[in-house]
Amino acid sequence: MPYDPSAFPPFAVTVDLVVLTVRRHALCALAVRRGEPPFQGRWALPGGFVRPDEDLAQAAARELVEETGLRAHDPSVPAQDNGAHLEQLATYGDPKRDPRMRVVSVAHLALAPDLPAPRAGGDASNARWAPVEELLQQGGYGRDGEPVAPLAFDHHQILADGVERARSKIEYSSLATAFCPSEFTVGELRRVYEAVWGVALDPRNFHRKVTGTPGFLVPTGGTTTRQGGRPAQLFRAGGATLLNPPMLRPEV
Amino acid sequence: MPYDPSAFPPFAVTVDLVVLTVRRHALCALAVRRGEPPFQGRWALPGGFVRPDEDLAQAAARELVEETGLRAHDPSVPAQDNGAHLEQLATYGDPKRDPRMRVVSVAHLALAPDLPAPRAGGDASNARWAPVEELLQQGGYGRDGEPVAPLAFDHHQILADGVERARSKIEYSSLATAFCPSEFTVGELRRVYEAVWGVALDPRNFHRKVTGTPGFLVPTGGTTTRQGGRPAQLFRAGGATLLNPPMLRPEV
DNA sequence: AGTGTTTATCGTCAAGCAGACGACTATGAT
DNA sequence: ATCATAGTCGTCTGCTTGACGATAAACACT
Repeated sequence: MPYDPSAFPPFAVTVDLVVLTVRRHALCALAVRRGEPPFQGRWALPGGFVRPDEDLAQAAARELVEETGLRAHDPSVPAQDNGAHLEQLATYGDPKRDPRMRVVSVAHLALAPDLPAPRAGGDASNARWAPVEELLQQGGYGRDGEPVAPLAFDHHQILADGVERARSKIEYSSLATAFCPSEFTVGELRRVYEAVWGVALDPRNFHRKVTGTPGFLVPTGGTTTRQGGRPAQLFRAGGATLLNPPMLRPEV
Repeated sequence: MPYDPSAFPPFAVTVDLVVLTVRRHALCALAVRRGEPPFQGRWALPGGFVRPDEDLAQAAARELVEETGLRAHDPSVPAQDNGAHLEQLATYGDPKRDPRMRVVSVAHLALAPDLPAPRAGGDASNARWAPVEELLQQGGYGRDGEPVAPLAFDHHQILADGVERARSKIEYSSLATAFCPSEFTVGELRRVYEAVWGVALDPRNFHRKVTGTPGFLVPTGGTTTRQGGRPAQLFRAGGATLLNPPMLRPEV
């Protein structure tokens, strides 16, 4: 199979983003409304073309800023705060996934705390945080009784893959702290796990597990009562990124 | 940012393969010698362009057949035998990763039992199974004392990522059976773990673990003495793909 | 001030699993 | 017959988990 550099088939390459956050006890994803065909008016994941001089991670970080204002967390500066976690998810390249042309999309997964208001090129009505449960029930009905159209392109699959990645990765890593502000309580972290997994966890056992894992949480000394009840210690994420033994996701 | 279908930047899209097997107690990867510039004469991972009408997984499966003769295991036919396990690994798109043009490579990971002789378009001298330890020690010297040139392009990184994926995934899945023939003994499976992780495992505890996990191994009834010593029961992989609790990779 | 509610945190106990390791078994090689 | 090799079954100890009781410290009422 001789190599002919002038005869390679041309592709368009895009990045799509699964941006997840936890709001009001539910795992939510960022969705944007499409302004042009195909799938005009339908909800989709944010994304765009990779530029000619850009790395894939750079393109994902740029799209993240454009769509949310969130800066991506730079792994080379571990001590820093509120950047979003950003990692490559998977690549989707079915020849028919875009009806216009051959597009290969490198999907990325971003995890962010619940601070930012969505913005899509400044137009808030075309971007929203939607519970993933709602986005993933294709052809069903939303909480308002209105029928829910499925996401554009193959974004249903991409979102499902991103959610599954997040659900499994918080088991064995400190990734759940990416959903929290820079200082947080054990209870707030527990509510992240509960929202992402959709289960209830025992507060006492959870507390024992996370405070007993060396390097996972470091106390800041402060306390807060922002959740009500007895004041809780504030922590920030420790250096440990791998959780061993892992946090066990309950069965059933 | 208006959409202009005629103005997307063109990319070449390739698939590269990290094909792993276990030979003579060592984790080995398939390497092919490059016949043309750039990196002419250097070792590289097998790969090639994605065709215009081809899915990414199809392209990877086709390259796997072309380079090794191995058919990819079809997940829709779980009862079958000796196809190789094939999964997408990650995508690499640094603008400078190929000096000729902008190439985005979707790397795939394949795991195969130690049966096939390598072939690279029929030319065996241009393909070999090399211990990953040897391929990954850049700028060092091989077992024969000859200096080892690093792999072409960014294939060092791709191989390292693939090896790490395999090492972590056998912890919590039945993936290690992909390195075994369709019928195998507990000891053979243990030697796979030992080769992939580069550690020694206690045969008694390993035996207890794998035979005690429901659905992981199913006995075929037969026995073999091909490893010497007392005859060992033969098993085949059970339906369980997730190992819970996981097999623990020893520290240090 | 007292009472209830909420959340946080500490302890206890039993079951299960992992690591270390002894003992025995069944084959082939010498 | 003896040895070496590999496989298989048990035992013991320590750690982790899951279930859950009990206490602590705030706030919201009355």
